[in-house]
Amino acid sequence: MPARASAAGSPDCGAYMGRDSGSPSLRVKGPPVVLVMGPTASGKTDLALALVDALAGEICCEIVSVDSALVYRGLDIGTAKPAPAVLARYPHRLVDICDPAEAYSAARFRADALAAIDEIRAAGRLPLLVGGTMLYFRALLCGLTPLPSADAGLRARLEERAATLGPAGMHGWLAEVDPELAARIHPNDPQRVQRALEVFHLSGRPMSELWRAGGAGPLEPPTLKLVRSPRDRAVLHRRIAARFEAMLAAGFADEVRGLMARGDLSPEQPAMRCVGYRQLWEHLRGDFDAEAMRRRALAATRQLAKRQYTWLRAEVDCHWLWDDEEPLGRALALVRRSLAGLGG
RNA sequence: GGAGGGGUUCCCGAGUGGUCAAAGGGAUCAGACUGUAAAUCUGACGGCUCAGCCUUCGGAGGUUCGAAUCCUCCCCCCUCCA
Repeated sequence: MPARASAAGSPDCGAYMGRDSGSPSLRVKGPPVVLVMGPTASGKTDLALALVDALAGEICCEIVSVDSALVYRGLDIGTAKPAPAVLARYPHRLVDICDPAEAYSAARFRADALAAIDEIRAAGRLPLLVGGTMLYFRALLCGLTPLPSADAGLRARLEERAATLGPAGMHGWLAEVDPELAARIHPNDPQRVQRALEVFHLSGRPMSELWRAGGAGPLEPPTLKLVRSPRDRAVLHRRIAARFEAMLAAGFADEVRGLMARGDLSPEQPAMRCVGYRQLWEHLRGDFDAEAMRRRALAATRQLAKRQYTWLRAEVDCHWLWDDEEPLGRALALVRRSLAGLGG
């Protein structure tokens, strides 16, 4: 059902993959990189932990989280972060590495993940990249054009301009400095318009031009892409609802109260815009009742899963592990084949 | 029992004779995605043999060239009085 026929090579990196990665894709020695992807609440983590145990006699695995929410310290219940005991027994890289007042990013992730992968492979271990943040997977697999990173001060100034110019005005401004990019960013997409203007102001060049110049290339080691998912979306939706109730029962609201009480966080920050946190914040601040909070949080989670599927369906060479087809057994077989050198 | 108010497409909710398959919002589905990505945005959204046709606005009749909109009766819900 998913597998879109992949033409020669791996065209899924699309237009923005850097063309001059510097090194010809030599067959790199060492273990491959195993990616465990899937929508939220699909059981990715459970599968990964089971893989670690099942492979223990053959190779030591190390988990690298690919999740834009798990990076934040103090966001535990609502992110379904594995319990401390689990994290102790199965160490995860890139979990709890950022304060919620800061903003993590795709570029930081790429650098962090690359470093982790190198380390793990150098030790002769198998990197298991587990998560659902598809942009991060994309950035890792396809590379990122070198661009200036986010600048909070500049963003604040652009925000002010936007308040007077309006979305159309900002888009028009972008059209003046980078018509090519303005043509592909919708006028109603303030976030992308802002980023494009930010890049222009920081680098003095249109972002579209920088893209053309190319840059960091694709991931070198061979990869094995596993996707964990139920066959029926309704099943996932039920799981999402049950999990959210469990989160509330586990004190999710208190966790958010605690974050609000810090005083230095706001609902505009990336960490507080995470699914569930945002709705709970709004509810606790009095915007709507608990019933509405539940409804909105669940809808937001389902929509997140839907967007993840859009990415996953577009990803080539994935092995979909359905609930009813012995996901662990199939995953093990695929990993072993990959380790034997047939998977690269 | 009496007096009011109300029943609209999955939900909320506009619409008071034609320009109404019916505003708007939500949900859902599909898609986009280069340092905010659990973000941000776009499209579709009654059915079909789809430039047209068919079925919808609590139910049944009626008025009219023409009704979700007017009339009659009935059913159900809410508020107040008894």
